[in-house]
Amino acid sequence: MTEDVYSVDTTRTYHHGDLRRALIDAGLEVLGERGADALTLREVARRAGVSAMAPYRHFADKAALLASIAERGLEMFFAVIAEADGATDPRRALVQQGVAYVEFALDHPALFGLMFGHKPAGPGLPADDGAVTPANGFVTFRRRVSTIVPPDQAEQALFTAWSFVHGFAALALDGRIPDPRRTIRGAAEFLVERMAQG
Amino acid sequence: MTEDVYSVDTTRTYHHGDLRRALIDAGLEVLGERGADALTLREVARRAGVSAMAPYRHFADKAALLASIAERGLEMFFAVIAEADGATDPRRALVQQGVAYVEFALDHPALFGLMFGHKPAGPGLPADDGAVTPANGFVTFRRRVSTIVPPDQAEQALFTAWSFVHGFAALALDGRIPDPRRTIRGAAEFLVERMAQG
DNA sequence: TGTACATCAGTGAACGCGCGTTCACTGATGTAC
DNA sequence: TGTACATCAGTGAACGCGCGTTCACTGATGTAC
Repeated sequence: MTEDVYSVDTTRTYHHGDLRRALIDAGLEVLGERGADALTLREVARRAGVSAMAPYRHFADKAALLASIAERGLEMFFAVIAEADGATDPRRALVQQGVAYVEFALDHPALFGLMFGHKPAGPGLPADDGAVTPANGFVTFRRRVSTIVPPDQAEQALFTAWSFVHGFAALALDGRIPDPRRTIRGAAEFLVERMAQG
Repeated sequence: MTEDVYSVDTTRTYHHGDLRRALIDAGLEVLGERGADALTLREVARRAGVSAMAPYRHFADKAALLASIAERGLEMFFAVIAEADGATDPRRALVQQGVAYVEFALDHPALFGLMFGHKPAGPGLPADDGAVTPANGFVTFRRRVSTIVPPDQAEQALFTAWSFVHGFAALALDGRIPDPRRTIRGAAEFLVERMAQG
């Protein structure tokens, strides 16, 4: 409760302290409030209360900043999905994860778009190198899917379930699915039941 | 084979003849060759061999041109999917449509993105007003789905199948699905069989 | 504990760029008489 | 068939904009002695 404790956060010194993190936070804010088009280097710097050039101390260029924002988004995303895996019944747990997936997309449309935006690279295969990517961050999801189908169908079922939930999210964001927050659960149950008894 | 026949196409008169169509064609070209970022009014005009201002005779603004390009894309898309519905066996016909869906996306990634890009409006419900939209252009798809499930599951199955195929396409475009052109058929069969016997 | 100095993290002005769009125009076309 | 004139479909120069990024700089910090 001493002044020193607060001074770190409130007193604006010449040196920011943790500008890198502040810029990523600002980026998430912009994305949430004004969408992808508004996500410019200058706007992010403005939000962080810093000159337009300051970000270059922490990011090589705009692309690097975007990549870091996407990475943070993925961490949040995985956390939300893992947290949704509460039920003991595997089918129910899987449905919950699917619902969480779609809800995250609807809650953070621009961020979701950035996370899954077209990567220039894209070698195709989901990486297994420990990097934070949608593909290998899905440990919980993958595990649950493999418990409801025979082992030889695990991969097939994984891509089917992932495609379904991702497509539902994408179509919902486009306004092509009626009342998606209400219908996602039923749709997920529909699919999970059929996959499980196949 | 007379010169007159050709003069319509080759002789550049002051008045273009069908600039509106030519601009949309040029837009599709740009999208195919250089992607969404390169799709500017000026570039499209350049391709059509016309001044930067000429498009304004045919489109109110850039957004109107993009909308027309998207519309043409949807027409192509529906045609391709309807054409894929050749098999007599309903399940097989449905699988073929799914394959065509994903192949179209992979063949025209930027156009696919434009077609399904976030609409500012998006009332949610698939329109039934005869307008060309993904939702109601899917007559063939919708019909096939409803033949393989009980009537009371038709809507549920439609959104499930559509979400799956759309998500597979989106993930494939992001490079998150290994060898999607080869694996889409198996994945579609996997889903269709399970939906049909549910 | 004090001081010199290298390094780090920021500033602020300026740039070049391509864009969408405006403006006033001009050449070509079609139609009424 | 000829002509006057309104209308249509294009031109070309210019604008303002916000962007990403460069440049040379300066204030703050940390460390060796």
